[in-house]
Amino acid sequence: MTRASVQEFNCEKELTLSLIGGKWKMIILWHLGKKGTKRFGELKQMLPNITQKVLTKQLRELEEDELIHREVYPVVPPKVEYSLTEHGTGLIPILEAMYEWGRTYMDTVGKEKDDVHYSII
Amino acid sequence: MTRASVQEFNCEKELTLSLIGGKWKMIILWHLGKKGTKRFGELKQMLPNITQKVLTKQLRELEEDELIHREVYPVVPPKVEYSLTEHGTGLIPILEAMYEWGRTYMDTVGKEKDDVHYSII
DNA sequence: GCTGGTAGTATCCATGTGGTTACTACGTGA
DNA sequence: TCACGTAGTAACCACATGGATACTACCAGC
Repeated sequence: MTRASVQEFNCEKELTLSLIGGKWKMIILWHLGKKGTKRFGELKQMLPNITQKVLTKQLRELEEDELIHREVYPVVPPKVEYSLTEHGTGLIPILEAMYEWGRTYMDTVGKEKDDVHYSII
Repeated sequence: MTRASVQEFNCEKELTLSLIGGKWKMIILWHLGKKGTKRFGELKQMLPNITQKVLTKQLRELEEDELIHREVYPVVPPKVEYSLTEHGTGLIPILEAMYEWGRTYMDTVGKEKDDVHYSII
């Protein structure tokens, strides 16, 4: 059962949000979109503070929702590659728009309110 | 303190997500964007299953993040109107893109997997 | 037969978010 | 003087998500 299954939404955009809303999902999609196919270990290095369990879970959910493809090579030690599906690729423009909006927002709101500090790590 | 303040993000798009990620925030922004200024009670009617406390909280956070404007009229009984700010207005195209992507996604994934049922209420 | 390297599971725990229900303030009009 | 209507607060609770830590499988090569 997908997380999204048998769920109710007020609108289609909430379905979209539910698919990318996991803590690490947008960055994972972003990296796979910008840099292409990556192995599990490579993704883990790109997301320095993520634990294996959490990365595995995010990837499994993205796979179940058909946003990424998981390719397992039957070798030892294990080798697993992740890449975007067509659905996943279609999300990249939205992530780019969110990136641009966030930049503009930080540049204005972040500077006029001195008690607000956003940090990109 | 804004929820977003003193928070760390991997990327600007996570800041964006953090501002619209509340359970009801996208629909609130959507309604205000499509139908213009609304009173508290009108919004409550548009979001049938939301409680007053939660609606108040979502609105306060949107206001603190400068996505909506709150106009209080000093009358009895109280009258409070909500409308989009410029930042809020800038989000509407992103919400529209998410809506379109969600529609396409439902039409394909939702139909090929018969164990997945999305319902828009 | 021991170690190394990858991609995981298993168990347990902390936290935030949203939800439920009840209560408040205030002036108007009967 | 009492109820009405709007826009809230207050106190408390439930659950999903993510995090910390430890364990596993598998074969190659020494």
